[in-house]
Amino acid sequence: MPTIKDVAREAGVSIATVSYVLNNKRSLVSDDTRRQVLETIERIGYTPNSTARNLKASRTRLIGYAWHQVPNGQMNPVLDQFIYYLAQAAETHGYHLMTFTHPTDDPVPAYAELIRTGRIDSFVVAETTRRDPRIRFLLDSEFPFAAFGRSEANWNFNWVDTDGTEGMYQAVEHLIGLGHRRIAMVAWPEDSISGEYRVKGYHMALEAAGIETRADYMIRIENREQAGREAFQYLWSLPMADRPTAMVAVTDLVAVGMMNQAELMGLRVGQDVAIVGFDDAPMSQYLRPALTSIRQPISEICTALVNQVDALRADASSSPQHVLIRPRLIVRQSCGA
Amino acid sequence: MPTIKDVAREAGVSIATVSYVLNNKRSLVSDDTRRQVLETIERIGYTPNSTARNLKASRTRLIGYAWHQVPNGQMNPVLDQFIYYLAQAAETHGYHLMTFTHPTDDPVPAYAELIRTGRIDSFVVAETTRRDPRIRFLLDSEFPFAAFGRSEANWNFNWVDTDGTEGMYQAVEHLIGLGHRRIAMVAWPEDSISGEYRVKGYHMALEAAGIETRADYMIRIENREQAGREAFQYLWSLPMADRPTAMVAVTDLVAVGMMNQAELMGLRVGQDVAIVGFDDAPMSQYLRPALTSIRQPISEICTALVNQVDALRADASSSPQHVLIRPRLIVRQSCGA
DNA sequence: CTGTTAGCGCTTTCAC
DNA sequence: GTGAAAGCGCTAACAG
Repeated sequence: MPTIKDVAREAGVSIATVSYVLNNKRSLVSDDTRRQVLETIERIGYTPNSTARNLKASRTRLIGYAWHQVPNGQMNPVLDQFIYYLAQAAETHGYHLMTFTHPTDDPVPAYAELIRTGRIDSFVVAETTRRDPRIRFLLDSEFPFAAFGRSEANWNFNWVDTDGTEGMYQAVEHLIGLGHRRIAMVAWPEDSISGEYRVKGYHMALEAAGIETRADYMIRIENREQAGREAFQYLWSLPMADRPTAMVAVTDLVAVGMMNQAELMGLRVGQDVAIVGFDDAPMSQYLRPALTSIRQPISEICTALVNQVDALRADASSSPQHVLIRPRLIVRQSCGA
Repeated sequence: MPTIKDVAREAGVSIATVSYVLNNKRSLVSDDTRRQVLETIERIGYTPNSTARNLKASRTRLIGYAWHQVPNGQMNPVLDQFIYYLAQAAETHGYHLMTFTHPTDDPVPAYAELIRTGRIDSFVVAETTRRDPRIRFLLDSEFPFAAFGRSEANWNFNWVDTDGTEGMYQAVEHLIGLGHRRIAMVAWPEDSISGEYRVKGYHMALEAAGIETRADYMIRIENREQAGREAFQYLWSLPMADRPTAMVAVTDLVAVGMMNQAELMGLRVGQDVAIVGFDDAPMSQYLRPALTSIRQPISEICTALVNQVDALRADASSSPQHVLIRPRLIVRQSCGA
């Protein structure tokens, strides 16, 4: 690989001059010299070495993103797309994405190591939790990062999130528009942040329509297909007059479990009961019936996240931004019309 | 962040000495000094800056992996897992994964850029094609890389691949064991490398059982759910006596289309007709009926790939290795028993 | 054994 | 306008 020295020698100028034209210090170089250097660069196929630049600038133009394995049998369709769009968004800002892994139960050391070795400029963290130890650590370290998802309300950091409340509101509103009045929700345990925003949307939509919420219509389960089956079974076991005619699930995986159970019980989803999922997994469109779901605007989220970490570089003290992005209801056959 | 100078000053030694203990040049440092330095390092929380090390060593310890978007409506469950395991395998060898993107139709510039800027040490390429332009380019550039998948037989490069022939052989053998004799295959167009290895396994299993292959049992389609539906419809339209009792699909997505069509036509998959997929997408286990499929050993593949690129660093002229890894048939209800 | 020193490839004062 | 030179943080001859 040619270096700046080669260019300087070939062009008959100093390396400083080459550097000036490289960095577009127009006022420092005469047009003649400039053309000369540019021509040489072109001719010998020179590109500045990024490691050297990075060393000089004490930055790496690398954004770190950690992955941990999805628990067996579960899945996270959103994150699969997320990483692609994040890489793409990073590139439009001159960054690259560096992925790394860590044990599920002890993420912090991996982050700490990357910071100490100066391997990356900033982090993006996803799947945030309450009192998220990664966020706590990064805040304490005063290291630049942005989160896909919220955490403690009084922790002051950059985040971008899907408006789960709005998404679930849309879903329930749609079901109400279809004539449903007895609408149940199968949610996650209350310790999930994003889960609770979805629950809130469910409540708000019912309230807006003047429908009373019922405690027995709120089922709390883990994010597993089997749990979805059990939830459906329970809901369908209610006395005929109380039985929900529609159900919203906190996730497509749970919705699939519910659909499977309905089918097992001889019911026709979309006719005998309406079911709506959340996340719009790639497979959901191919289910029988195709699953109505809420699609998160992943691409926009990633763009916003990269904007945030990039802004942090420019001004580390810039006050944290919070961006909420509207998801979109994708109507398919599982909720009838 | 503390630097090597800080350590040297604190410990009262030269930076060379610190460097020696850092790099475990045991014979060069007395045990006393060594302990002294180690203690200081620990105390002030020093970790060598990786950019500086990289500049010195002209390497980055970064493995590049490119992603392009999956065409609308399709999916690639294997690659979703692939990237996770690749990141993990890279880390066990002291590397990190850097992901980048490029236009589907013109991948080479992105690779070229990364090479010229010295951003990464090696590449891993996936979804290889015949006369793959990326592989051709990397070969011409003599840049270290390893491929997940094969390409032209006479191109000499490191690759690791799932033994698709073996996988499909297992599937068909299993169906034959179940008593099926009329077994059709829904495959990709012949220009797909991995598709053809799967086709080969299909033929071999039939031959081993003394079953004649029939041209009308080999359907060639694109990797879309809708195409799977049409393939099924065609196969089921054969005269009763010729109608296949079992079908293997080149992919879970295609198998899903076939299952959906069967269901639409009032058939019970697993009883009226057996269907087997390939890739074991996360969702396949939750289909009704659950889809029998062939699971690729992604974790092993990634380990092998990182071994290969790592070996290339140690000895750039080492002769390319070819590793074929056995997949595993996951039997579920879609093929009956 | 330990320290001095010369770079790795680049950016950026500071002189001229 | 241009160039000499210092230095980012580290490694590895080379001297001592």
